[in-house]
Amino acid sequence: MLPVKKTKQKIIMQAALELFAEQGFHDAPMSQLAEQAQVGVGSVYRYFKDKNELIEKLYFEVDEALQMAIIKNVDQTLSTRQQFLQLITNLIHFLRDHPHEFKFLEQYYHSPFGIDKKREKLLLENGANQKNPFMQLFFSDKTKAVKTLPGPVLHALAFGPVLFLLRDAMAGLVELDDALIEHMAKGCWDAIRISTAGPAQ
Amino acid sequence: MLPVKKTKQKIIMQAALELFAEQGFHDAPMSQLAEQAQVGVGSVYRYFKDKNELIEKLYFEVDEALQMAIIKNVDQTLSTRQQFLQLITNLIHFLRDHPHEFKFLEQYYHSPFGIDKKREKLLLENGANQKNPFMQLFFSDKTKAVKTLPGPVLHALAFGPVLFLLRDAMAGLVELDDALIEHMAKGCWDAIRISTAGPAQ
Amino acid sequence: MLPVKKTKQKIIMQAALELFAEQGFHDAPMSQLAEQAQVGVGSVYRYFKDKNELIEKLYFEVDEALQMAIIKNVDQTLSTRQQFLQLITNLIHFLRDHPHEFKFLEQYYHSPFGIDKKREKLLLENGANQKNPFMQLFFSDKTKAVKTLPGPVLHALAFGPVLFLLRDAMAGLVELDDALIEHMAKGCWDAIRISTAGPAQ
Amino acid sequence: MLPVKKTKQKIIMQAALELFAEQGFHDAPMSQLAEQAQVGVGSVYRYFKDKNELIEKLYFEVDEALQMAIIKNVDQTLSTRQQFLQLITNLIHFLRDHPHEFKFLEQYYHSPFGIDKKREKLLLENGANQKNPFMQLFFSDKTKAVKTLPGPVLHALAFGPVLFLLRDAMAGLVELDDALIEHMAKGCWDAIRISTAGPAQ
DNA sequence: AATGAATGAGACTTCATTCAT
DNA sequence: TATGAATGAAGTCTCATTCAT
Repeated sequence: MLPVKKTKQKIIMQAALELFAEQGFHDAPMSQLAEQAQVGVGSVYRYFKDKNELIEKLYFEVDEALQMAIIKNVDQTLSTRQQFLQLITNLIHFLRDHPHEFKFLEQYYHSPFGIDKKREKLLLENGANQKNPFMQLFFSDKTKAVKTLPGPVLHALAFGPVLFLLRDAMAGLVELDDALIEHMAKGCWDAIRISTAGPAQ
Repeated sequence: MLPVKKTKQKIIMQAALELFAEQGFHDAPMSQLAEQAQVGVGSVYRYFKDKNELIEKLYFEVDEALQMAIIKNVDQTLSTRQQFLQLITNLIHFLRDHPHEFKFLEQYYHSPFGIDKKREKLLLENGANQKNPFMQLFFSDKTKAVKTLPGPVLHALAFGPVLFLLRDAMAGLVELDDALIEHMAKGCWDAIRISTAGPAQ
Repeated sequence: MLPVKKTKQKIIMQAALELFAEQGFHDAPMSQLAEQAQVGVGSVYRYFKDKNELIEKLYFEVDEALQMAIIKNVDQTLSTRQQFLQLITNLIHFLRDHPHEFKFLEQYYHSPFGIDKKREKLLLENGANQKNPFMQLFFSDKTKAVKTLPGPVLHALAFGPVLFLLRDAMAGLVELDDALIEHMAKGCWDAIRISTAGPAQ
Repeated sequence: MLPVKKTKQKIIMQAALELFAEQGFHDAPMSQLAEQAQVGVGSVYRYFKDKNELIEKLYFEVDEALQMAIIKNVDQTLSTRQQFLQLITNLIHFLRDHPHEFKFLEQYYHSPFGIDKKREKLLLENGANQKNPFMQLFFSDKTKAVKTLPGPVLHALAFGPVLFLLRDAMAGLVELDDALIEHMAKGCWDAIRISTAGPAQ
């Protein structure tokens, strides 16, 4: 019985993810959502207090999946650079291969929800027990390979380009093949690593 | 007479900019917009066919202002690096000092409008007469200081971090002082410039 | 269960019929319609896509009822004249006794809808399997009692006076008693029948 | 000065006639009316208290023109039949050649205005000084060629078919050539004249 | 627990009318 | 006198949410 309920909730969340990604929060009526989930409208409200809660729970789940994907196969014995490249590559792979999740997150972070959630997360990340694997990596970088900059700046330099490029990829403007992904990852690394000596310009 | 009319349209656009930035397109009813502009609802429709047209015209204006701001004080006799740093700094300054414009643009690019507009712009940017000053700089870089990568990738590496950081700044998570801005600019440059020889790590 | 649903749609259509007849399409707001039907505004839109569809479906239903009423008790073994008189009498009776239907139809045929619908019907009527009982009668008139004239002309001579008089009756300008109805029917017949010899003038 | 004003008023009425005929009262905004008349919106309100008054005055004018046209060239020394045929023919000619006037009148008579106006006219027509030329003819018919029926019935038999056929003609369903017009006129006469003896069927 | 018909607040938009210039 | 920018009441329609079955 329990697994059945969970299943139904999952079905709704899956339908919501797709619909929100494709049409946006505002253009995805609960009725259509229910229809897509093959469920009565009322049933949605049995599992989620209202539309907002559905979005929040969806965010929580998607974010969790993303976090898991990012740290996959990261060998902590490798160099900071190697680990970073792996993290970025994981990130790109996951979002490229999960466009619904990507679009959902993009929307989420640009909605009123997003602001609060972001502040919440950032505060956590500035504390000791960071959840963000990138921040963990930066803070544990004993080799001093990474620039000494405020967390948000490093975060921006590492994440920003990826999200930006993915948007173009989703719009069909770029083909995200392995070569390109490698270039991106290395570019991001260049942005945060301490430059070697030599003609800086 | 003429300036009066222009003023009224401008008043509406200004109110719209603020309201859209603060509440989002969907949560900014035309009635509230009119109220904020101290204007009758019907008057908005004298100047704009509908809500969409208002948004489009607003985008056009904001984008224009942004473009102007980016290229301000860029000395084309300077090195590619110097020019790049100036462009990035201009970009950050403008958006930091014009949060409404920033939030509006962010929203716009994540709306159905945005997709089309983005594709449109990108296509232009791949053509000969580029409008994007960054792309112009990259393409005219005779000193070979910049990596040879597809336009969208360079674009992402240069722009992405900035937008990402600005979001945090808007949320009050970082203070964007001059030092930080300089770090960001240099980080972006590091991401796209050709690395000097030496230990890659 | 089924009859309950049907009932509700019927209730709305009935309210619409009355309201449209009394106030006209344009002066019958959906809100008032809902109120008269003792139904929420939104409910109307569950059964009808929009106001137009409501009007169209209403037309379909009313027209059907009218067609049924016209051919009632018409004995096809009787003379063309007898059948014609019966048809006309039926027509007058039905419209006199259903003023809402009459006013609705009048309006409908004078609206943008009406034009199309009329052309549509006329085209059908010119074809083989006529739906209009009057046209059927004229075409099957083997006794050559009816003038040889284009369909629309016969139609006009038969129908026109009836509608015209009914308008006066609705406005309270005439009392449509049986004697009057008989006179009308005979008058219409005189208009279309082949005159007997004699001093034509 | 006076003629100038009158001219401008006439211009407005002409534009109104065309617009109302083509788009209907409800779909003819005052702004568009002013535009078509090449006049400021405010100017319309100088000559007409409001939209209703404009419609009323227009009706008055159009009706007057129609009355004039109907009685044109009617020789009172001719037989009742001849006069009748002339009246009907005049009526058809005028309305066929003035589609705007026809459509305007049709609309007018089916609007809330129409009801009142009609009652008003009918009352007059039942009185001594009849304005309707058809009624005058019927009442002055000393030859007893016309059936003895209530005014409205005769009216309906004479007018009804004409209006009905004209609607079809306007919709492009019939070509109103002279032969057809003659048939119509004779048909109408047959409807109201006292039938000659002979096998009534 | 599941359903979906019913609801009505609220969004967008139109347009008759006014009034300052 | 003529104008047309400005207004806001009112109309159509959507959709999140409820609740009886």
